[in-house]
Amino acid sequence: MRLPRSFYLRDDVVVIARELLGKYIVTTFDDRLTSAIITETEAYAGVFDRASHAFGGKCTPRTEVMFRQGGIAYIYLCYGMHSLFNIVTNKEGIPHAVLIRAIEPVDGIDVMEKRLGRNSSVKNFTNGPGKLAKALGIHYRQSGTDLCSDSADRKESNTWIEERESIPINGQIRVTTRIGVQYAAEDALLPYRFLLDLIR
DNA sequence: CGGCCGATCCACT
DNA sequence: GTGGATCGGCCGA
Repeated sequence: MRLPRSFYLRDDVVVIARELLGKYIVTTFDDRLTSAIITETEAYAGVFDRASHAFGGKCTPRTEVMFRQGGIAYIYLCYGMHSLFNIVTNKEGIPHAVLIRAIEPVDGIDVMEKRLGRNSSVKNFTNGPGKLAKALGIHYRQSGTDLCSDSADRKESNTWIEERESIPINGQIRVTTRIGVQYAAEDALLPYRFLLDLIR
């Protein structure tokens, strides 16, 4: 079941970040379907969050995507070489987003191996936001892609989030501060990072 | 228009 | 544990 727009339009981006754990991210680039369980997320809470690209209402050609209606992808280039995949949430005008930081591959693992140039048996195969985007065939050119359109629309999206059967979980969801946001002063201390331990 | 640097990753030590 | 890769976005002039 592909998640509907209403899932993303809700007000609390922190709740949405937590709820995205255990959901499946699916892409269909290169005529190959790849899917994976989301196991790590971070919430970025818009204009009042010093760690957000939209802090203070900063709206540029890059960050403008975050100000649109929830349920689309905000993807940007980091360190000149990594595409980082975020999901925009909340209503138009409120630039909330959730960064996906780790996934557990499910479908199309051979394609992911080809894209990453390594075997999936290695530890940390798709942890880290840059690697997982590459594994899924995601590129920052695709920023703004809708995650909710389906075959009833003119153009079906090639990236979406869906819910499947319940996942075996190891213990509780872990909550920590976000990675790499020390510049964000007191907001760097917010408990906005969520991690899921899968039983494997 | 120049220059700095980032929500990273990997190889190498 | 560290540094190199590699480049668009953003700011200040």
